[in-house]
Parts: sequence; C-alpha cells; structure tokens
Amino acid sequence: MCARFTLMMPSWQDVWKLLQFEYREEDAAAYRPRYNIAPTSQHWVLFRANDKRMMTRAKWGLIPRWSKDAKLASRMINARLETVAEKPAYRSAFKDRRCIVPADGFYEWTGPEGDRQPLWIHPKEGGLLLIAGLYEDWNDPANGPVRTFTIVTRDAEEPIRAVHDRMPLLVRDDAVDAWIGPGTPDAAALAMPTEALDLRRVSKRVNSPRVDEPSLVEPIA
DNA sequence: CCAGACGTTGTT
DNA sequence: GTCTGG
DNA sequence: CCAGACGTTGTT
DNA sequence: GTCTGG
Repeated sequence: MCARFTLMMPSWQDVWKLLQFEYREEDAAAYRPRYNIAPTSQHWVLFRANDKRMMTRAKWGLIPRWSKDAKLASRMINARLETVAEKPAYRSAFKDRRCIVPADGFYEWTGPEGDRQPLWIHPKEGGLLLIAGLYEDWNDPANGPVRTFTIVTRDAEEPIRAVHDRMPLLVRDDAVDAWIGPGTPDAAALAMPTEALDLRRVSKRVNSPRVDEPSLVEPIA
C-alpha cells in the first residue's frame, strides 16, 4: 500500500475535533468518550470505548492472540480487505476488533526503478484521512500485554490507481461508527471518495526510513 | 496422526 | 545478490 | 516501499 | 486457535 503514513502526528484534540467532539479541559473528569485512543510511536489509533482494557500504547504489526512470539508482526502490517474475513490471522480481529488510524497522508512511489519519485497522498483540502484498521491484544511472554494493529488495504481507485494498484481503505468522516461499531461493516458504503485526494511530488529524502520530519511533505518543483 | 503455517507488497 | 529493519 | 547490512573475537 | 499439507 504505502510507506510511512504520517509525519505530522495529529494532536488527539485534533482527532477529537475531526470526529466532531469538542474537547474542553474542564470537562475532562466527566468526559465519557465514545472512543478510546492510544498512541503509537507516530499515530493515534481509535478503538471502541466499550473496550475494557485501557492500553497505553499500540504497535503497528498485528500479532494474533495465539502467536507464540512476535515474529509475525513485521509481516502483518497490511490486511487485504478481500480476504480479511477468512484469513486465520485476521478474521477474529475483523469480526470484533476494528479500529481507525487517523493520518494526514501516506506515501507511494512511482517511476522507473532506480529513479523512483515519492508522492505524498493527502486530502486536497487538508484534514485527516481515516484509515481502517484491525487490532489485537497479545500477551507477550517476555514483555507482557501489548496492543497491535494492522492497516486494511483494497484495490486502488483513481487517482491513486495511476501510480499503484493498492491503497488503504479510507473511511468517510461520518462512517467511523460504521467501521468500528458492532456488526459486519460494508466497506463499499463507508469508503471515502478518492477524487478528493491529491498526489504531491515530494523530496526523495523521504526514501530514508530514518528521516521523518514535517518538511518532507512540502511540494517540490 | 503431527508439523507448520497463519501475510502482503511494505514502518515506527 | 539477498536479506533484515524501519 | 527503501536503506543498509552482509561478521567475529580475528592476520600474510 | 485452526487449517493445510504430508
């Protein structure tokens, strides 16, 4: 699907605003959010608030409950929408543990091998993308409980299709509950229209996984 | 029966 | 060339 | 996807 | 945990 999602990690107040909740400090004590929110090293991830466990952090790379070790994590960063209901590693999470990963954009590469041009794909009008995800709570024999998640991918639509065949499943702002909530989500009905996306050429500095800072998404000539 | 996989095309 | 790590 | 390692306790 | 392959 893509490389690193985001550099400008939205503040959780921004995420709240996007979901049309007005967070006020003075209400914090009495606040009963509909969603739980957990930080990763660079994202926030939204979970249903009915989830009893309050996890402090989440890690990208889904580890099924039955895993004996964490080796699977690096291969479980994406889940294909087409098969997610059947795959042994994902179907349980797809049924009961869906989440949303807000991001300001994601990367894709295009062009000839050896001279690949990175693109930053983001909403034309700004704001956040809501990426559909799945999560699991896994008990690491070595380090205790950890919440892990993965990103759901689908066939690309224009304009992304011009550069790549896959893309993340992007959820409409008003369909967060439809994805996170109970029941079987209808991906086609909750997908965000992609014509509102812009593909922006950005610096090849983004190629280095070690470089990550806001200037990476600035347009280049 | 047991052993081995369990996943996608891509991070952090 | 091929594998691993991010 | 891309970047970076690729190896051991050491010599002709 | 559950399925597939041998």
